[in-house]
Amino acid sequence: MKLLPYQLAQAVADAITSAQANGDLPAFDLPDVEIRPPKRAEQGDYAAAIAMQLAKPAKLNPFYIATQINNHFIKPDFIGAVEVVHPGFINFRLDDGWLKQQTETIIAEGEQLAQLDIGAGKRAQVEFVSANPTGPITIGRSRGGMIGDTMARLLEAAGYAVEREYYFNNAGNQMRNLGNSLRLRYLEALGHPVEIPTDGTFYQGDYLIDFGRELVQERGDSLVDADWQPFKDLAEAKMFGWIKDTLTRVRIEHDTFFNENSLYENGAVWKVLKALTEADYTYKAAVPEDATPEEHEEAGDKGAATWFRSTQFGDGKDRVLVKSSGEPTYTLPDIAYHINKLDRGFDLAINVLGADHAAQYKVVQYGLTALGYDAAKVHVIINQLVRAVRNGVEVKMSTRRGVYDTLDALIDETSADAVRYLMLARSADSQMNFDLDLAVKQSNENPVYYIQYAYVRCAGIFREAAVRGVSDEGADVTLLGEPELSFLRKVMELSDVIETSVRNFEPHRIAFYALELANAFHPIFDNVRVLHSEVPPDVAKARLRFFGAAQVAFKRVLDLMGMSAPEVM
RNA sequence: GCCCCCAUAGCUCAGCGGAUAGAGCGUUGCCCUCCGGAGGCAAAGGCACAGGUUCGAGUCCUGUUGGGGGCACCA
Repeated sequence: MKLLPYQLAQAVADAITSAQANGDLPAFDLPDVEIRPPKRAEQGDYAAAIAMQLAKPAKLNPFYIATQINNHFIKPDFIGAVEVVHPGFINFRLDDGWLKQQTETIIAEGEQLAQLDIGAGKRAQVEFVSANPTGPITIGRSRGGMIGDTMARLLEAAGYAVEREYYFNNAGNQMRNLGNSLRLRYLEALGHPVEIPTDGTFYQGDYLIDFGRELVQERGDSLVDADWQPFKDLAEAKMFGWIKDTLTRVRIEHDTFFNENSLYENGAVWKVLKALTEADYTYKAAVPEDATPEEHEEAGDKGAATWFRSTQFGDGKDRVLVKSSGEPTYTLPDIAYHINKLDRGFDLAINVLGADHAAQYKVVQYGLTALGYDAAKVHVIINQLVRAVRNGVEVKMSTRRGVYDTLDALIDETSADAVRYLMLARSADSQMNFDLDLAVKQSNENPVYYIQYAYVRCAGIFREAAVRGVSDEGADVTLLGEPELSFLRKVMELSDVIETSVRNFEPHRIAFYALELANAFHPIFDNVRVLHSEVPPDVAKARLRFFGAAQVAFKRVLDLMGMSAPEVM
């Protein structure tokens, strides 16, 4: 369906053109007409501020312009009253009859409510979490997970075909360290004397102690002479299992797992290097071309590395692609990876990253641009880091040191729904102080429950109605009243929220909308009774139908947030 | 030193250049005769500072202050 504000904008633009043709408004170039809901409900459902924008080019006062527009305005079927107010706003109200009829439309659309077609025929990919399998997933990491998965759900609602991807690397030093750490824990569990490395390469988390003991039970001492390699494989499989299980608990499932290593195995990394070199975007040197004498001195007798002239694209400095040792830095495979994404035909590739990786994506975009790819297809959502606080004191997390709070533990202490909502209900740009004690304490007084409770209440009416032998069969929605209409107006905003969230890559908007919807619902529920002796049977049917529509709306919104819709609480 | 993000109510946060800046939690008062109390009604309380752009700025620009992150031949 076409979004109401767009239809309205078109109608307003037509009115202006018509007024100009008629000589009621002078000639001028028409800017984009924007239609927004006003802040205050009394002012209407939608408003146009176009008359104020036109005051200058038309050399007329805005109120006069608005009046002329209104005179030429042809109402679409969904519009009721139109009002011109000072200084020149045009306020539109949805037509009551049309709105009442939406009750049926909402129920008919069901789980496809507010499904849009702006992404129809397009493929989008969302890459998120992408943690290397070195340990359980932490609360900090999980923020990007909630953001990425909700973004994916919203893209689907906007009509995109969406793929969720997890990028990982199981070939680096970290994984070797992990293998070594597990090996030592295994030997320790066998009763062998072991020396724990203190050079920072050892993973200290308790989970490896447990896993070491498990291995002894399962394999006895059969691995006693093995080197780090089999332990790395065992640890990797175990960690990935954990990560996937934890993510599943919060309804996150990836479609594809992309191994960075494959970019080496198929030569993609070297192809990128070759292409960049042929395009003259690289050079070999010990220091960047614009290096200061101090940097020359510092570099000493370091061998020549291969540099990417990223400064040509606006970067602050050139970046090393291949170290003097001959090994690529992360930049090269990262560029190759994104080229791979675009080669797979995605029209949109969203990458959810923590703020600590913010600088890196620019280099990737420079690389894509250098090779003639459309870097605009890659969009990065940067989420500011989550600071975990316990009793007012920050908990510095580190997987390697074994200091962290796992997402699993948090879910145990609260609930998957509460965690999802808590992480989602703030913009990615906002810093997040996650007070663990507070999160647990507040999980019972969370907006999550307020939203879900709206759904529960709807379900409750239908249960009770069934008991009393009341049904909504043959309901006449024209019998609905003003309170119901105010809720239906709010439901009509859902498609706008989806569109805005997708256009701006801001999944948090749906979380706030959900709360607004619940806020609109509960007061109505209080006043609009269905099963009450004084309610005439035909009104009761209409109201029951209405609450059916409300239930559909809450189900859809909860789905979009990856949250459950419980029948009872 | 340079780059990015942030600063809105007591607390946690919304607010995509428009009208009288919102919500949750907390505080205070009130409301259960028939589907809801994880509920309803109401009150108090706020845009860090200084300039600028604009018909119009919490929103855009510059600067200041304060907080977070990043500035490796680490990933």
